[in-house]
Amino acid sequence: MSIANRPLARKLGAFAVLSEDELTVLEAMHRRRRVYSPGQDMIHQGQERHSAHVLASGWTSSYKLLPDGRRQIVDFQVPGDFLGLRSLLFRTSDHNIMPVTRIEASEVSIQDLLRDFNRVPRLAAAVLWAASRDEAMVVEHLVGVGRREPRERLAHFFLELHARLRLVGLATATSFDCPLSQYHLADALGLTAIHVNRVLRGFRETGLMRFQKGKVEFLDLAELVRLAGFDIAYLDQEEPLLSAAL
Amino acid sequence: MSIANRPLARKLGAFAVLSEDELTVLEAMHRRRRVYSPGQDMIHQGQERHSAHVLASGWTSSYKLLPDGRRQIVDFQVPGDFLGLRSLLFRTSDHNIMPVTRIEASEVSIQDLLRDFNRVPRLAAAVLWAASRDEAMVVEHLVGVGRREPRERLAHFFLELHARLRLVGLATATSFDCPLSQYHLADALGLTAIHVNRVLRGFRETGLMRFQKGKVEFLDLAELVRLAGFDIAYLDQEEPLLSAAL
DNA sequence: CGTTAATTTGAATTCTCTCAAACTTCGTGG
DNA sequence: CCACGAAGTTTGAGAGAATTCAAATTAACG
Repeated sequence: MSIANRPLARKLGAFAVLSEDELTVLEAMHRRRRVYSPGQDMIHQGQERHSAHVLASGWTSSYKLLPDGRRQIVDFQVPGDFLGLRSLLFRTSDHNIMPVTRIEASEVSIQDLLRDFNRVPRLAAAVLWAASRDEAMVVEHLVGVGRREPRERLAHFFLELHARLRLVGLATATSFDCPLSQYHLADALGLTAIHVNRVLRGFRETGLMRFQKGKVEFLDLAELVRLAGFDIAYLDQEEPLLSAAL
Repeated sequence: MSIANRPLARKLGAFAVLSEDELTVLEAMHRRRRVYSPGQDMIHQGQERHSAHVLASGWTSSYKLLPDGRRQIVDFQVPGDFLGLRSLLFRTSDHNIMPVTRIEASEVSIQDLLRDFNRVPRLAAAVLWAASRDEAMVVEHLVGVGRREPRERLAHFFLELHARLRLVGLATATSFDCPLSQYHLADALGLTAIHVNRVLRGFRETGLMRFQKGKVEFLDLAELVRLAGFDIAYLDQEEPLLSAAL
């Protein structure tokens, strides 16, 4: 894969046009690549020594568990996303990360990151931007769970995923592959899988969208955006903020 | 107020013991202090030029609005907290910030911050730690709204506030002043104010805790912690209950 | 004081969950 | 290649929790 087409480079490209040097450093971040399998935590709550990763392919989920087993999925990560970046400064990780599919990811230590930041300072801003964007997504997620109806919530969820995947070249204008189960959706959106199923059936029957066999298809994108009240601004991914000159 | 006793210094002190130099820089952050009144936004969604602030006294809320007026409060800020730190790298602010009480806050520009980081590098780590902690609170908030029952949710909410206020010396072992209305609680916790009222009545009647006339009193802290499943680890602040000075 | 904001209570409704079970898909091993 | 089991999806019925609507009471503030 050519450097500039890697999901991470594409994503950070939405913040700033990247130079050859910067692209090279990003490429180097993928050096220590490893494969992880679905179902086994890469990082778990309370873990003391934890590092961050860059996700090269596949999907992961970050989540927290309550003592009685209830689960809240905080976010899903798609190619180009960082894993565990936020809690890098914490003594212990405060959440779990588990692959949803088979994934390829590369470990990035805080030392690596700081060294890279020194070499190409603009990269620091880009990575912090990505971290800010991650938090903005958690905030919007909170808004959905707290104040959106289940139908709006599902619609908004799929529209966000679509925008994120489009940015890294993994979606068409009206569809994308989605490896999540209805249990994933339920635990992400504060619903039961049964109710998720019913809402999805409603979407199918009213010709809004379809989610079947690992594929999301938008049938009436405009109406979906209206229903969800989806405003992409919080993803801050319109066009690069920083010109190459900065 | 002596420098080391300022809420901001106390809070960052939970991350690292601060030197005289570092305390002096923190003190300088409070130079451009201003007073803001409750009810009028300091920052609003979509605002283009926005800066961060340090809150010296009073409470604020950060929130998002849906097109039809529904409101989700993302977090409340108490003395020592930053306002709008997260979206500093964004083109436009993605949320609103409004004082809950009369407040004193000082503007901190990104330039100021970067200059200070150069002068005292450890401060950068401390501020990033504070930002990570803020995000951890949003995540825990999401867990509450998504997967905790209303009773657990309220209990957890008050326990978190208590821990945060204790850290900056604004709470006793079992109580603190709280200027929030039941509408605030409702919009923060994804409930209606009516239901919040009923849950609070239940707490009062069962001798768990009391929230009346701007004051929160814990009557059975142990049971409350158990009910909420409250584990302070996500705040990454050691031994909050041992901070003596009130 | 008088007015507005906030809290409190009641009754009815509605939405989502729980419980139960059938059906489908998919991977694995015989 | 089929049988089997596990995981995921789908449907139904009933229960319960939180909401909506309505209104009284209390507190806050100029």
